Amino acid sequence: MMSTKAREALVERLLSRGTVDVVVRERLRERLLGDRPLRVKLGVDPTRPDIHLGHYVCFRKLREFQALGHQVVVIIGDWTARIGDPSGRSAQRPMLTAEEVQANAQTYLEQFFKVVDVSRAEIVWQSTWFGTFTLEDVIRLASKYTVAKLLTREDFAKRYEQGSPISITELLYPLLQAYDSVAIQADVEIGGTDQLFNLLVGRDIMREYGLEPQDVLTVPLLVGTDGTLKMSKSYGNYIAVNEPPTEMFGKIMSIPDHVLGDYLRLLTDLPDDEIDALLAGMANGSINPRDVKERLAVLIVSDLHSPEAAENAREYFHRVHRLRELPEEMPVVSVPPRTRVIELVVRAGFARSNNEARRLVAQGGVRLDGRRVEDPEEVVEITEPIVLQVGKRRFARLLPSPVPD
RNA sequence: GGGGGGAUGCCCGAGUGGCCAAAGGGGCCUGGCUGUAAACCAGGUGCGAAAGCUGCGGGGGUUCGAAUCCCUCUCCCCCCA
Repeated sequence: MMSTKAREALVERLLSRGTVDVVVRERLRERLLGDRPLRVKLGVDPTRPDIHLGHYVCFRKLREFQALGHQVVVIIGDWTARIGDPSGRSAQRPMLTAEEVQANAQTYLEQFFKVVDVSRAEIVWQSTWFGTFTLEDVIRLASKYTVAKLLTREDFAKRYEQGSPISITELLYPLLQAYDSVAIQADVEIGGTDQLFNLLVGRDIMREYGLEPQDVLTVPLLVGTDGTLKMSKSYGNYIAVNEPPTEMFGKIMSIPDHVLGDYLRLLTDLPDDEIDALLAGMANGSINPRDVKERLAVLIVSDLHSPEAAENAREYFHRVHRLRELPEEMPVVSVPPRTRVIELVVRAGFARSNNEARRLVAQGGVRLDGRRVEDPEEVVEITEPIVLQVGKRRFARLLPSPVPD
């Protein structure tokens, strides 16, 4: 058992580090310190199983709750997923089949439990209650809320003003999500800041159904690898949680320097004062941002893969990007003993068409055993293994194949 | 029920008969620089060995020639009721 003091420190950290809104702060603090394990809700959208570091922020927060002995309740939004998502704009999302939802949920959870402790988590499918929901139930739920209130949500308000479409299901979405809290009797719900409205609707609806309203905690949206927009699959600026260690490491190394502070605070457990020191050091030039990034990358890869994997990834990065040497391991491709360079590039999977391969050669991006290839039409005699390199970071070991084709 | 707007390359978005393989931006790729896959700078970015072919929602047509004009279909959006 940890001391009261240690416990208080953890609670303080949970409430302040990497959080945006905490409603109601004092009440949550008390309950966190209390004896009863809280039911901490996280709603999951099983339409997209692409989990990235943005989600990781949330997962880490849940882990903090668990460390204090609280219970995580994951809700698989299998019903709302099939109705459609409220983030609107992009054309109507195709309805998913039950099997697709099932499969997506599966992959989601696999990644989720890399971070969150399974033994203190409960997985609940939304269809448990919505599966038997009647029209009467829907109407009762809908009657508890008003259009005016829903329109206070910023994106709804904006779209309404602009005359952009808002479907009824979109308006229903926050209510359904709120009802989940009723169904599982949530004590706390967490989500990204963009979820604040929905989380608060949960409070109102719970009250309507005669329950104690849940407390709400939001975490910031992580900035993507472009350094500007929030991390998201659709912006293509994300680092996936299940990225192979080397890729993950490299992508973290490629984030712009100015987002390092956010990343350190939201994705690692480094103490605040240490982070401040690092940032100050970078600001006055005494610390190379690259070294900080490397430390960040090691920490994240260690947590999501393993310390060994992180160490290997670090070595790989050094070798390939700093020393410009060949990696220890690379894919092996067998090729006919006499082949044009462009074809080698295509066969190795580094170009999708001959034209693309030709361009790569023309731009000086193709090397054979370190020798830069000048002529795309060059025919290469391959009698023993030779290393093909494209750009700075793509390598393949070419072996002559016995059977010409 | 009535009226109007729109569909362009991975994405956003310009383009209203030839100079359009299609401006511009983003993304991505390559090179340079850098003890970073950062920042910055430069270039590239449909397919084909080539001739050339395919391409601007689908189909059909007009024309020497169409992303651009006409017909038709599909889909999306807005306004009024």
